[in-house]
Amino acid sequence: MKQNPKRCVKKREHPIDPANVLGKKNKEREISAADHRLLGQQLDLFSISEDVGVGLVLWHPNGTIVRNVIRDYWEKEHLQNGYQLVCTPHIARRELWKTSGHLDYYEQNMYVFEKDGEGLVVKPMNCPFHIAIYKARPRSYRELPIRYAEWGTVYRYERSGTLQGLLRVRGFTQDDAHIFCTAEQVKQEILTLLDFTRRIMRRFGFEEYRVYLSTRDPEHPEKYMGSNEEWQRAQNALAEALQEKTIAFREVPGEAVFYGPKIDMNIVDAAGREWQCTTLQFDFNLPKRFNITYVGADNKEHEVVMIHRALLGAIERFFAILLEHCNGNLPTWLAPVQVSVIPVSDDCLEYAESVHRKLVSCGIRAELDDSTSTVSYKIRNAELQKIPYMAIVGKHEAETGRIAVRKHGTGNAGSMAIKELARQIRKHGN
RNA sequence: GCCUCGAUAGCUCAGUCGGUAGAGCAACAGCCUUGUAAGCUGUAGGUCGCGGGUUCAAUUCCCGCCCGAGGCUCCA
Repeated sequence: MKQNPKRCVKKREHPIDPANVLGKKNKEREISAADHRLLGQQLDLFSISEDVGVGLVLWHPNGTIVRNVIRDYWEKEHLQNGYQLVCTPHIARRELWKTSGHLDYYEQNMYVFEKDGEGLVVKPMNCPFHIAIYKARPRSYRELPIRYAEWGTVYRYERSGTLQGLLRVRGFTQDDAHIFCTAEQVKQEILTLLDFTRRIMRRFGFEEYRVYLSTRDPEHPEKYMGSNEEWQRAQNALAEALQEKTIAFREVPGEAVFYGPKIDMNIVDAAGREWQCTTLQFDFNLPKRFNITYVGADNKEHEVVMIHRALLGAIERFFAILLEHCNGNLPTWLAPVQVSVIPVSDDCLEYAESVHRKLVSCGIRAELDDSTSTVSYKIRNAELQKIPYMAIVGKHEAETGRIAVRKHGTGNAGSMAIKELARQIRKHGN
């Protein structure tokens, strides 16, 4: 996607208050009909139970469908774009986090426990695991860049007052990946990532961004690992990549992570609110701390550079943003139920069942409403559940072998063949 | 974690000037056989968030805690 000149204009119309940067915006949000917490309850997508624990999300069957559809799409894209999928444990030895430096910076926010006299940590990050996989054998420059991707579930202790629905939780899943490459490859990787991110986000209906380059706070270098030169070089690499893509961005000193500078691509939702999801983080520190290297063409060991990146960010949070963005009217490819088959009366139940079976065999997520209620009542339920399509079948349809289609929100869409509806749904992406 | 406000049925809420509670919807059971956003009747459902205090008596008043909402701070 080329940088849209209009976007630059728009950017000027919304001067950025640095105090708003890290999602600190959206302050005046109040419970509205489009609040994801309300939608989550009405559409039976997820819940948070006091018995289970605060900030821990229970994904209901409907929510799990959406989540898995997102994950399947995400995995397909990653496999097609040079990533390898990995799977890592939920806990690890305390020592690992000592090495990574996370313990020093974030111990109060980590779930730490002990077993057999050994300290263990519930993972707050996936990076040390991906590093360990990299480290499992010697690496040649020929195999770089190596890109490991994982839907990694992590746990971070967040203070109770900061929790908010799905937007801020204690257990969440990152669409995480770590790219191991040479210093020379970093810029190209960032360039590729900028395009990749925008393609994925467009699939979910997010087109507009505000981009930030988070750099070190020059007045407090002690808050960061690494030398001045390394930081300067890393920051320059990120800035150059952005400039090369002619993406307008704002530099935000003091917002960098302790191990390196980063690019945040904040999406703008339907209500014009800005959300931090995508983050591309440069890291020359962790590779050093874990002593990971590659063997170069010169047969010597070289330091490897790492890029941490999450595109959707935390799935829980992204799901909430997406839900509010579309006001619960999930696009058909994401809808937990795509078609509700509604028989007019018991006489048509048999035909309704065959319609349902056919849709399911076409790969459509269809449900059959065989309750004894009236047609109006079933339609009302399907509308309230925001199901994209309804297939109303009565005597007339049974005779002609067709279905009367009704579209959510727009009403009667006329008679069509079953296959035609299936085709229409698949066209919008399944 | 801090400040303010709140918590009554699965959901949305009413109510009790202190005498252990109601509605609508949902659920369940019948009836109805339905043609594009609520058909009819009935049944069941509550330790009034948890613990303590005051009182003859607490869902109601007081205190603590838990949870929620908004804000502050924070978010690898």
